[in-house]
Order: sequence, then structure tokens, then C-alpha cells
Amino acid sequence: MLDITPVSVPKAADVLADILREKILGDQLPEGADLPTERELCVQSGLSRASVRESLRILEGEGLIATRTGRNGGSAVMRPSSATIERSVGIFIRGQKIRFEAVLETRAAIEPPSARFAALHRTDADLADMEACHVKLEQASEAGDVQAYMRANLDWHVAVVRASHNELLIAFIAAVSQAVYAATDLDGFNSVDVRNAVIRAHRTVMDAIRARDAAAAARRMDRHVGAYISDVRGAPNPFDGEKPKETKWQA
Amino acid sequence: MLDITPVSVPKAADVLADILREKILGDQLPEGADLPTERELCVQSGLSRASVRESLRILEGEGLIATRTGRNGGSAVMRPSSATIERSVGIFIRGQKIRFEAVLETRAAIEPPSARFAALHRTDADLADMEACHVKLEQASEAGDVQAYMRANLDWHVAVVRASHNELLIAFIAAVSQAVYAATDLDGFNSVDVRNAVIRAHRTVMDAIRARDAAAAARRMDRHVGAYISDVRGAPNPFDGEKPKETKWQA
DNA sequence: CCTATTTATTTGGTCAGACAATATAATTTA
DNA sequence: TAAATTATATTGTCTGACCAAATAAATAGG
Repeated sequence: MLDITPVSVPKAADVLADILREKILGDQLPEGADLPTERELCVQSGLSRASVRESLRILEGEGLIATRTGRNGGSAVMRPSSATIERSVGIFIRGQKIRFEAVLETRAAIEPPSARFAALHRTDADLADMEACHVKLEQASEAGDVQAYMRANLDWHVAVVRASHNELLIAFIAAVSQAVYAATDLDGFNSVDVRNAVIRAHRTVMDAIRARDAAAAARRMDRHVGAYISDVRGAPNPFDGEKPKETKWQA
Repeated sequence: MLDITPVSVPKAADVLADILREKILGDQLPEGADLPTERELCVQSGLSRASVRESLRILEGEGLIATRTGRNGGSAVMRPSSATIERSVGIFIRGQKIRFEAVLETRAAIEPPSARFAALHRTDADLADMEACHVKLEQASEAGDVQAYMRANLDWHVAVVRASHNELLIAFIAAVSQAVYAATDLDGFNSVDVRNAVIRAHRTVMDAIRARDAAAAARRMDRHVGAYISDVRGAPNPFDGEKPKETKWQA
């Protein structure tokens, strides 16, 4: 009796997608390079157009190619962007019904260390970006435009993380921020006091980043996002009772 | 002259995929429920099988359905798992050529707060899981099996984050850990001293989590991952110069 | 009556060929 | 030379068929 392990039968489209993916990720195809046309891929792979098209659709879903119709159309290689991560995280959150507190916790976990790295690696352009977001935030607050305020608030947080120059943290915060934006009840920002407190907190964080004070940046960002959880939401601050003095608190 | 904005022409497969995605994520289809067969979807949607199949392939790529062949086969609804996030993060890291230091930084950012939450939310089962990983780690270390050591090390870190009961952090750490595993040079663990230092550090973190000491858990995990960056890698510890005494160091 | 084996049926997987839609290139025309 | 027209290359979609696989149903054997 032969002892045969269950043989897997990969689908043609998956096989071709694997091959093309490796060629793309393995530098054999630079960004912007055109893949062969569908019919050309058919003759090269020996597969039907339906299978070839399914392969291309897989790669498109992974953010590795973009396809255009018409003459000189076809599939061009793309660098996968954080948009792909944002989409999968969004689906994960919705599908798993992740508690909103968990999303806020994740943001509270990521942002303080990101502020630390921002203080270490920031450029003047990063500071300018953050300032620009901050100005919009102030304007929206004065105008009482809660919607725009929320948007500017989000952009500021992303700008801070962008200043960390850590692409993975940037992608994560973008994904989480999107979820926060989609699920946040805007009513929490109807209070002028709450809005002003946020603006002041942002100011102190930016000051620390400008001064390249990593410890202060992390500490202040931590206070800020912690306050967000307890103020805007009704949830208790999970960080309470552990940081008696600010000077002892680091990210 | 009519002022017509550029009209977007969505593809049939995308439209159907959007419809089905909303039905799945919007609780209209419970997990495990069978979608109509491809041919049934054809008559219901009025599209060809090719288009229907492309839709299903999109949803499959998003981890929302699983398809089986054969009688009583078809597409069944799945809860999107962290595997989807792991895949997109992996592609992102490879495609963007993310610096390995950035990946380690991200882990160093996520794990200390995760350890904090683990101390707050852990169950006895979580502790048992961590202990099990730790035992494997010790055994692999004594046997000098660097490969197994690396694997157990990774599993322990994931187990800690799992104890946080924050599903999003779990997904993130799983994605990052996979990248760390794929890119780590095992040579760094050839030293018995390094391996023993890791084992001791894990012990102290687990002690804090067991005692539900959130601050200590975060602080010790921070030291551990910080040491990992500077010891195993040649990179300078980005946290140095800011935590003169352990008692001042949190989260 | 129960179990093992064979057969039939349902389902996704793949293929081939055609035509439609679209964007660009090539050509013609004013 | 510039605008309008035509040609062409390419993806998008449809139709219909057949193959492969997994299960249900039917059958045979004990």
C-alpha cells in the first residue's frame, strides 16, 4: 500500500498569479513596466484568457498591477501601497466586528512610539505638514464645522506618524485612522472645550517633535490619545493609575 | 455645452463583488452560509459566468468566501481572518522594500502596549499558552536548534499579544512577526548567552503579566524588544539615552 | 438489514471563439 | 499645421461547451 499524502491541485489562475507576483516583487519588472497583454500571456502560459484574466484580477486585488483598456492598454506594474493594507484592515474590522475600543487601543498603542520616532527623524517639511493640518483644525473648530474638524484631526495624526519615516507604522495608522473616522460619533466634538483641549495637546506634541525631544513627544502623545479614549468615549482610561507624574511617563 | 463630469464605468465584476461584499459584511449572510451557485448568480445578476467568477475571486482574495468544487460545493461565507492582513502587509513590505529596521521598530512599538493590555486582560489559559511557548523555547535553546528556537520565540511573542485580547493588535503583530521571521538572520541566535538573555527577559515579562502588573509588563517588554534591536541587529537602540533607570521607564 | 461498491448528478474549473467598448495611433482633411 | 476622422490594439463581456471533482443516489453483496 503506497502511502500517498493528499495531493493539492492548485488552480491555473493561482499558479500564474504566483509566477507573476514573484516576477514583480523580485525586481524583474520595474514599477510602471507593462506586463504582456492578456493574449500574449495566453500563448506564453498556454492558459485560456479566462484563467489569465483571473490571475490578473488577483494581482490587481493585491495592488500589484493596474489595468487600462484601449490601445496601448494592458497591465502595468504598481508598487503596493498602504491602500491595500487599509482595505484589508477595514474588512477585518467590519467582518470580525472588532470592538471600537480595540481600535482606539491600537491607535493609542501605535501613536506614542510613532511620535517618538517623529521627534528623532522629522524634517522641516514634516513640521510644515503637521502645522498645515493644525491650522485647518483650528479653523474648523472656530467655524464649528465638526465634520471638517474631525477630518483635520485625523490628518494631523497621520502627519505625525508620517514624520516618523517608518513606512509600516504609517500604513498601520492610516488603516486604523480610517476605521476611527468611519466609526467615531461626531457628537463628542460638539463641545468647544473638548476641541480646544485637543488643539492644545497637539501644540505640545508638535513642540516636542520640533525640539527633537523624543521622550516628551511620546509622553505627550500618550496623554493625548489616552484622554481621547476617556473623554470622547465613555470608556475608562486604561492607562490611568500608572503614571502619577508626567515626568515618569514615557512611551 | 453640457458640463458633464467624467463618467466612471465600473466593471461588472466589481459591481457584483461590491453587492455581495455588503451582503456578507452586513450580516445578511451568516458565517458558513452558502452563496448561490455560480450559475444561479448568473441568472440572478444577469451577468455571464466569467464576470460572476471574477467577482467571486475578488471576494476570495479578500478572505470573505471560500470556494469548494464538486457536488454540494460552491462558495461559503467566511469571517475575514488576520491572514488577509498578513498577506497584504507581507506584500507591502516586499514591494516597498521596507527597511528591516522599520519592521523591528514597528514590533518594538506594538509589543510593549500589548504586554500592558495582556497584563490587564489575561486569562489563565493565556498564561498557559505563553508558558507552553516558553518551554519549547528553552528546549530548542538547549538542543541548539536555532531554527526551532526562532520559531518558538516568535510564537511566544504572538502569545503575549494574544493575551491582550485586542484582535487588531493580534493581527498586526502576526503580520509583523511573519516578516521578522522571514528576514531575520538566524546567526544572531547562535550565541548561548544571547539565547539565555532572551529566555530570562521572557520570564520577567510573564511574571509581570501573571501578577497583572501592567506597568511592569510594558516596561520589561520594552527593554526586551529594545535589546533585541541592538543585540541581534547591529542597529543602535533608538530608545537609548532616555531611560536612565528602569523605574522611570514605562510603556 | 447493513455495508461496500458503483453510478449519476451537481458543482466549480477550464477552454475556445466571438463581439462590444475604449483609448490610442495613424490618417486624412481643412 | 491643426483638427477631425478612421484604423487598430487592447481590455471587457458574453455564449456555450466540456473537464474534474465531490457528493448523493442507486446497486450489489454479505
